[in-house]
Amino acid sequence: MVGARSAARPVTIIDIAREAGVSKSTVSLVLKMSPLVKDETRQRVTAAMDALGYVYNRGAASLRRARSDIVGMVINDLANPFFAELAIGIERALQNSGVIPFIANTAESVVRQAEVVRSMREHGAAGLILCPALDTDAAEIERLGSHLPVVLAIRRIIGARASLVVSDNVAGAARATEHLINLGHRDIAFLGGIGHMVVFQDRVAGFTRAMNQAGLAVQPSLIGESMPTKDGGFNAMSRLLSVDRRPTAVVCFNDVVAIGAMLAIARYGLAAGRDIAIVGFDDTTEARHVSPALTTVSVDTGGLGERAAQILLRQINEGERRRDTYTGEARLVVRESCGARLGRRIAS
Amino acid sequence: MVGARSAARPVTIIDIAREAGVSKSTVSLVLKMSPLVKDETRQRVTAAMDALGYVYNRGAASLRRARSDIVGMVINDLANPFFAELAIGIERALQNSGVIPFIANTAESVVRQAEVVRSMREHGAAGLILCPALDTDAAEIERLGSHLPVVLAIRRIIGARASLVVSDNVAGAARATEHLINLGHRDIAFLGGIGHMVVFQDRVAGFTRAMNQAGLAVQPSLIGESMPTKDGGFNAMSRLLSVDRRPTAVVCFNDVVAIGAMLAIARYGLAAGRDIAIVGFDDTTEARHVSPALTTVSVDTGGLGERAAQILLRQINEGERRRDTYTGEARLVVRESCGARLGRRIAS
DNA sequence: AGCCATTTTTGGAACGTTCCAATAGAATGT
DNA sequence: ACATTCTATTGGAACGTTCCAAAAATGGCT
Repeated sequence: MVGARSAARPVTIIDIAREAGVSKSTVSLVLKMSPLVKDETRQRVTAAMDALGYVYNRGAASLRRARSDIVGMVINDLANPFFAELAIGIERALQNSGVIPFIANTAESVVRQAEVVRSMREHGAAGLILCPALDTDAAEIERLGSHLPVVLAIRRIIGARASLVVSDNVAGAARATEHLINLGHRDIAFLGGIGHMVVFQDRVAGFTRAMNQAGLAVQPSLIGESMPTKDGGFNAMSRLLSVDRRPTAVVCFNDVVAIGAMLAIARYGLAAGRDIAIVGFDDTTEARHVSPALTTVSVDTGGLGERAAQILLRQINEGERRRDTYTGEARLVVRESCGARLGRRIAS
Repeated sequence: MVGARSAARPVTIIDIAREAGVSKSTVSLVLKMSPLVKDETRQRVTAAMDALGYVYNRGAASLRRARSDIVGMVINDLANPFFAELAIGIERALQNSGVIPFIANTAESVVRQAEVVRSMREHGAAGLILCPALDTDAAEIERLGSHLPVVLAIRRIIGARASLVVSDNVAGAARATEHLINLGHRDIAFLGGIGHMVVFQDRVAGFTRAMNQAGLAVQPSLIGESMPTKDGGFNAMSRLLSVDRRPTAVVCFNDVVAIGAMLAIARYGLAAGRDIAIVGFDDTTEARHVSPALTTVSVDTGGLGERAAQILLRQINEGERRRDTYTGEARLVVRESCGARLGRRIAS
């Protein structure tokens, strides 16, 4: 009696019809809440459903209706808390929309990405939210977009015409840089990220803009690329510290790079926020918990995810062909790592 | 020409058959890599597929075959990095199994949990990995398990017969406690978690066992419940500090509680690891980054996820009715927050 | 009672695949 | 030339639903 799992032919709409003494069409109408069926009939039908333990077969339904209620969520690096928060935001926004998300982690592999995208199409996904892996080909996105609604999130892809949800990287980086300049810093470095990432280019552009507006030059030696990971930040910062005239402040590509950099600073016997100012980017939950607490640029990660989900849903439901772009505001969150809270100037 | 999305009837197996000059049955055989078809035919068919841009309809296939390649992943709190890591482990293990996971976050709501489980059944999920929400009813799990394979992860549910993947909470807590005892502590508290959580009970049991084995009594006043969150840890620790004879060491329910507790300690003008020893549980990535670095019990979170996925797959593929239980080892990771690294004894 | 309008119900075809039993074609042995 | 064994291929039914056009039931009005 425990686990009648294997045997039992599943209960179908036809079984319900027989039990309730109506036709399968009527049952179908009840299922879709049609106002056409008489109340008494509806009750008989729902009673039969409970009695037999009916479970709706959405697969069969979407086969017939030629559209499904599945969407795909393709994330380049789920282990990164920033993208995890994004995924949660997406999931939350999808929650009451009658749509259910597939999830896949591509781990920055375009090969894997192609695989999962294919799999999602095979499963009939009605749309896709995609945080593209590094070096994703614009043409591929273009082609994908001609088959189903696609919303690109976080990472813009130059040349790909698709809806887009990103944070305002240029303004955010500029704001962070201005803050450091206002604190008196003149020798400011930009640390982390790799050159062909569009996000990197945008953030460097914001950094450069702020520096130039303050009449400060940006020496190429003060822009240090690295993998956008904690180790990357650690190594890049270590390099930076060994140079004779080291910067007094550092704008980091993102929070994990910043955290790596702070580790390097500590290892060097210095204190972030006292001897050298650090700001991050993204405001992941870690930024708050690290010590000293990280000054960073908040991009409302969850909100971006929700926005991406909304745009996707609209495109699915209204068959919109239009290309939406949402740029989330980037707000500076001042904590301790920039030294502002110490009330004293690091800058010499 | 951009986006022939709306119009185009999708390409089916029948279109391919016509194009390649064979029957749909033959195309189907090619699709399932049957050795029955002649090589030359196979090539003609695959060529036709490329030419027409065919995409396999798995929905239709699973309707006919009466089994699907979808599994559900139901997580009680995705915003908690511990469960996020678990989810990633599951995803990773599923990656090359030809199965694709739905994901849902229940946010500890049994109502929401019932909804998503239902939705997953409606989508024909072949199995479920479930991190049950608080207060999940054993009978419900039991019933669910009679319909499809279910693997419970992290949280045991008393009275529910289902496969289970958990960490060794009793041994882990005991090990952490023993470590503190060996450092000379005698007044040790257990902090955080709520009484009716099985995980809480197990960890308290381990704590108690270690204390008793060392001939130490466990005063009820030294077991402080709280929500298993950072705020919960903060508040509970604050209460504990205001008592006249405060403990010299604290075993925390998990890492986020421990981090909250450390915040409270700092707020009190004391230093974790110097004035009071703290150990956490779970070894989330945050534990490493917090300062002082958190001594904690590592449970190989990703590994637990992978194990859960493996067990589920086996049950799906081999139709196993058997109830597997995997208990992951709990290893103590000594960092700084317990004071051991300072080489000096806190205990009076 | 008969007619019309309205409300409710219905049978069959269709969605894209797989399965099965049956067939056709090729190769072998006599 | 014919039966026999393989090897390849095939048409039709089936999976559980929705859609459509049409039929049946109901109610109101003469």
